[in-house]
Amino acid sequence: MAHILVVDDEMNIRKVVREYAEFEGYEVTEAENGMEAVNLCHENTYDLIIMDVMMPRLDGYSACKEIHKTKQIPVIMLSARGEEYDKLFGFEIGVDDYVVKPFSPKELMARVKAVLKRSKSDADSAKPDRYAFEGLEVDISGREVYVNGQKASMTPKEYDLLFYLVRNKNIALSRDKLLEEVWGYDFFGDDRTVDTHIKMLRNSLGEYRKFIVTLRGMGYKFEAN
Amino acid sequence: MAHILVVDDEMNIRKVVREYAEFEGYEVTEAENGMEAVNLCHENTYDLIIMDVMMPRLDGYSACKEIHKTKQIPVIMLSARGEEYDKLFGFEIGVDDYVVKPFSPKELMARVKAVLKRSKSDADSAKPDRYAFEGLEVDISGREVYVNGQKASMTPKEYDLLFYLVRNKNIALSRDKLLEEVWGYDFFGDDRTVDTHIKMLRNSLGEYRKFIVTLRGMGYKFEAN
DNA sequence: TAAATATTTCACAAAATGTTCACTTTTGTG
DNA sequence: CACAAAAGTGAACATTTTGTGAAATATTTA
Repeated sequence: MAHILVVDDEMNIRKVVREYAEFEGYEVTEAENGMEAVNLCHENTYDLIIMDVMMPRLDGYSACKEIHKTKQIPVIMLSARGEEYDKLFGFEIGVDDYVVKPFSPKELMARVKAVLKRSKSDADSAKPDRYAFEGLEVDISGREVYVNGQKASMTPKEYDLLFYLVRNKNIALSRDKLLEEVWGYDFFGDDRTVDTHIKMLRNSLGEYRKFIVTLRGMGYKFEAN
Repeated sequence: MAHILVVDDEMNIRKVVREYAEFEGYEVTEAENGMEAVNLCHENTYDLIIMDVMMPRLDGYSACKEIHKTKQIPVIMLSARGEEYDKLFGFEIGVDDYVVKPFSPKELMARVKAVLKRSKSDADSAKPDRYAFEGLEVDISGREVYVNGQKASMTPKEYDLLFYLVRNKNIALSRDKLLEEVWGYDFFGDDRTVDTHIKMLRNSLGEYRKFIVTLRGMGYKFEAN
């Protein structure tokens, strides 16, 4: 059954959620703050995260953003009444649903069920995590790239960009799309920034730069089987 | 922009929702009860339905079920506090989200935005994006065209023009329509520019130029199955 | 806090593409 | 068949786009 990560600084909340979730047959892991959640997510995989917005150390939004850089895990946010502005904001960060505190555990479980159902149907089209194109190996969750067997050292953006390109290989991607997906919806800079990173990425890939194709007037594409 | 159907027997609710939705740039249609909503949906297409649970004539759940028999339109339900059982039920009927009355219009709009975003990305992945006409293959998402198995290299405008023609195959398209859709509403040049690009596109397509038909006095058409 | 890394912006040249225009060819019509 | 209007075409010229090195900022690390 599904494995849920519950992140809240209040122990009572965690306890209530755990109780109901376990009753429904889910496996539960707890974390006390955003930082802890991020670390747990680096090492483990969860099917869903239920996370409070307000927490010490690292708040829910920032944690969500951070986690989504490497893993595509659905998130349900818990927030206190009156945080409406944050709400409007949150849906764009990749929060799948909201539940307002104080919440009814039954309602929360209904939403958990709904979100898991959605993400399951997404996951059916799940993508592999490791790719090899001739002498270029790309290990997404391990965040490593090998060029002819030798580990390539790249900057964070180069990794993110390459991984996004590879996950969407053979699909034409505009600069705007790349900015939105790799840099985030909140990047307001120049779209030529993409070009510069493509340049650096190409250098890092050496002979395998050939996989990154320029689509004039449009953007770029990772072209390979 | 998206077209929303608001279904509620209370005129005041409809009014408030309409006001906020129109402010956000959505087009709004109203219905007073489930029966009316079902009839409207048979004749028109909406991008989203916001519907009350409790209504005379035909309640929200039944209406939702009925509509989903023929169309896959996302639904946000409005319900009064304390209808938890119904909630649990609703997610299984195909309700995409719930908002409890009395609701904050801002919150409702945030959910509208989120639901539309989800349904849009569903729709995008469902759309066929690859076409084959005899020896002519057109891969829109990959931005590639093959003529007898060999990749054709074309200019950006040629791709855009071909993709638009193919997506609207068997439909007569005037030069003005093409200019507006392919060049953009802000192009103020000569109509005959289209001719030149059609010429180049035909050359790129080789023997499959035959699919691009001239409609004298009118424009062009991509004619194929 | 300084040093080291990363990221973003910028400017410029080279290359590719887009637009217009004049001329030719085709088509429809009386 | 002659005519006029519409469409096809090649080439000149204008514009846009991209790759790139380097400078300016920002961020992370020691």
